[in-house]
Amino acid sequence: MIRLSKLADYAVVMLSYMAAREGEVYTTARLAERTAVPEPTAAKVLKLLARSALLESQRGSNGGYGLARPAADITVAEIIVAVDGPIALTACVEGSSEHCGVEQLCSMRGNWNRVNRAIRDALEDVTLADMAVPFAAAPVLERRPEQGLV
Amino acid sequence: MIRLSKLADYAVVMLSYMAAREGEVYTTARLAERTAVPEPTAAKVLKLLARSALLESQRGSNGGYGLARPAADITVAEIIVAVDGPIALTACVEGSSEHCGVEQLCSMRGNWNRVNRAIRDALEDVTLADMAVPFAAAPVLERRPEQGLV
DNA sequence: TTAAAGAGTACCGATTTAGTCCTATTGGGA
DNA sequence: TCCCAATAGGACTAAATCGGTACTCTTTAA
Repeated sequence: MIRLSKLADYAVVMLSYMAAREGEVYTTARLAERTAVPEPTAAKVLKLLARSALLESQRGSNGGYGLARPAADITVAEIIVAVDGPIALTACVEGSSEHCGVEQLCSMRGNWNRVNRAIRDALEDVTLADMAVPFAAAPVLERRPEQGLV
Repeated sequence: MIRLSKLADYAVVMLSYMAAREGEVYTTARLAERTAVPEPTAAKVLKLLARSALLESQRGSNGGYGLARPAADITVAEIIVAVDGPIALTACVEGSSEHCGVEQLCSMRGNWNRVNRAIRDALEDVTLADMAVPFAAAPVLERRPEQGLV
């Protein structure tokens, strides 16, 4: 019902992998191999994360990427924003000043902000540390595999 | 950061319009005109909503669509699911039985369920009646237009 | 019986997204 | 000081998705 981009998924997977041993530096090649993400794509994602200051990069030989902050301080919301960018929910909310012709509708659409906020809050409540927890150890949420919705 | 499809947006807009006078029957043409949604697309959306039992349809002349339930009983989550379908957040969660090669990652990805649930809960908390409230009358959430994120 | 309405389906076209490649820059070590 | 390993950045291509359109069938009231 709501789609998360693959790149964002990759980002979370790779960051979770890095969260296992904070402070360590990982090269793109190593991360790509361990997370089964195609290397060029992994490189792209890592660059985005570094640009958003979620990762610290070290160039040159023996270089690589490391978490810029403790995993518990990095939220899923941040990761998604870093990769997918701040995409608005509807055109009317996109900060564009143009009205959509039907004034009344424009104002109605403002109510999306309430939905936006609810979702953002939800995503900000989940940290990278939460995601890195092996599934078995995570609090049991009911397992309905066919569900998979958001 | 998370994109809602245009069709889902249209759906909410049209349903909100209909919520203004429950019990009334609206033709596709009229709804399309009043909500500034292209008519063929409006027809498509309305069919989807009818199929999901959010709308009741009346065929034949003098026919049209009407809300199947009170606006307060229809959640935004239902509307989005009706239009966009239950799209999974990641491939691993899609109910597919195939593993992604890296076992440990698969289990990690299970933690997405927590995120999924949080978002679904958020969307289920907002009803069509909430969305139909003119913006001015809605409880004031801070107005940061540049935000527009989800 | 006819016209007005929705139901269903199949199909394009355009946009977006994922993925690839190339070049520049940086830094460590021999 | 030179070379190699590694990231930075951007341009480009391919593919998947989504928005939109068209056509035919069914229903129903006048």
